[in-house]
Amino acid sequence: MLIQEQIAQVVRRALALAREQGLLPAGPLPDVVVERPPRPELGDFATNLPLRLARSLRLPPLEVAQRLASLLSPSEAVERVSVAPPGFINFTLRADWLCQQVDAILQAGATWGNLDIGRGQRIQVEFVSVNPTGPVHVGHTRGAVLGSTLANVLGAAGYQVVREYYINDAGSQIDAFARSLWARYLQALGRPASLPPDGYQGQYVVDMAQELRSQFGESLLALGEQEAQEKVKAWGVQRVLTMIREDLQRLGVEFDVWFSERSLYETSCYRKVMDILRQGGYLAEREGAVWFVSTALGEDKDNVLVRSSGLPTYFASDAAYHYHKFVVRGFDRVINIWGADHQGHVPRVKAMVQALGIDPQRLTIIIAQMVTLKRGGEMVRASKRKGELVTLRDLVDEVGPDACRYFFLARSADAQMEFDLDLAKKQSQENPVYYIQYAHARMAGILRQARERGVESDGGDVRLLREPAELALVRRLVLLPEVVQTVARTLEPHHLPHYALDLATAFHWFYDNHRVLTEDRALSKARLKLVEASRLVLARTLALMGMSAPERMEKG
RNA sequence: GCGCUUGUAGCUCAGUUUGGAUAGAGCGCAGGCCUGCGGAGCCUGAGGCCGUGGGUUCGAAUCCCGCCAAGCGCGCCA
Repeated sequence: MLIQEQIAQVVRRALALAREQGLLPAGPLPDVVVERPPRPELGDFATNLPLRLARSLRLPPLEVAQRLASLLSPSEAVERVSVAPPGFINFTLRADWLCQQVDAILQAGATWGNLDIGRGQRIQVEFVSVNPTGPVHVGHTRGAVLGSTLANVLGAAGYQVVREYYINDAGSQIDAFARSLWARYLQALGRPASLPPDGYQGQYVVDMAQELRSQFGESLLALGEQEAQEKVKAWGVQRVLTMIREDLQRLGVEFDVWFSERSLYETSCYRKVMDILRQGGYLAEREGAVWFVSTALGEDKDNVLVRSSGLPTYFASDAAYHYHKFVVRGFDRVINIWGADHQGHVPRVKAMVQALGIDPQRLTIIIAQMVTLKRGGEMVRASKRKGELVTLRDLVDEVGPDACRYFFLARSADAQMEFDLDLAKKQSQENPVYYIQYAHARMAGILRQARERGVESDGGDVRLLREPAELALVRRLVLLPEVVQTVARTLEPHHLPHYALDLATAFHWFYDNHRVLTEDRALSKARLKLVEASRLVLARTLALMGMSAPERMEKG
């Protein structure tokens, strides 16, 4: 249990006791919120419970605080309980307790920060899911970083996580792509052909057609047109998926499951879902199409599931897919990460899930807002039409995977962001990525030195850590589980980079004020423990963000 | 027009879920710290009508309503 939860319990008990003893009148029990005071002098934790109680008890908040505080005594962890206007109770942690956390961290090792708030629940994070018709571009990259980080953190928080990529291999976009590839293939063979009007204009299609030619020569021409196009389609999808998989790997993004949309039709899933909807009275036929009557669930308008041509829409696939997630595979919770351009789709899918008899609360859809690129102080304009979007590969080639991940993570998903390529590339103090990684390299450097000098932390007495800079660092280390909890609850990973920056700051400050390896053998051992623990925690934080923790920095 | 998201220091952003203490951080700027584990570091300082106008409240960056500005969406595309 996190320390602030222990404090919250103690406060709850004190309130109950105060009421028993007639110190405070009976009344409702509000949520006890334990937070951090705005300034460190005030202590490590605070509760505003007296302020919240004051009105219903008809007592001045400060009076409530004093009466409650009189029942709160120092403990193993808490050194001081104090009351502050207008009605806060503040708690200061004991230095001994803090120091002992260093040993606790060393013992926990790479599991420090793990929690069990997921209680083994099965959770699926579906992200990226770019159509297999072209490369992953910057907008998708944000979702990739977000999703993979969220999956890491949820795993640390005690969920069983499945990372999934949904392959849209059934829709009309795939057909348009296949026709484009076919046209480029013909052109590669010197035959007259032109790109269809809805075709894909990117250079990568031309390149792939060249590959197709060197692999198959003219042999595809011998097949019937139908057969040849099917073959080209299947080949093209696989080729694009391979490219996407490789690109994502360079960013440190991997998936457990690559789920095919087509499979929903090959199995009976799609049929089953349509039956459920029909039985629930959610289907209507109008104008030759089959509609999902989402207006019955408070939606603005109904949505087409099966076109008048008889072909199902992507929305029908989505219905079957979500049924598969929740019912066939039985995930307790599902998180979808989509781009801002899918915003309008959210209420529809929520309504659909509800219509399928699934509690929509179990589905969370995170919308990642748009990304624009800036270089040399100017926006990088991209034309989708001409296939001139900046791709994930371009971005990673230019700024590297760590900077790429950090910058995407640092901004909350809700807000549009500007990705400053020049800043991300800069190897200087302007770039927080280097500030943080440099802290890790410094830690590693000290540990290296210690090994060379034969100094070991074994038997080090952490109670020797008493300096403000030492304790400030410990306070940061102890914070990681709380950060994991926050991210797992809010699904907002942008807290991680901020924490990493704070941790690095605390370490740099400690480093600047105190030397670790000195003639004082006992103190050296104690500080070495602190450095070991710091390295462990920073490395874990970076790992959760999918970033590397360098042992040394290249001199720039 | 309607819906979703955003607007906080010169710049990039936290803080808004659960209303509470003097609104925070990084960069940039001004000044200071280099004989020791890597100075890609450390310290000090200046810098804010929290988009705007109302409202609720003992108390609002945070909740409610209006307005302004930016992005995205509102197809038998995905």
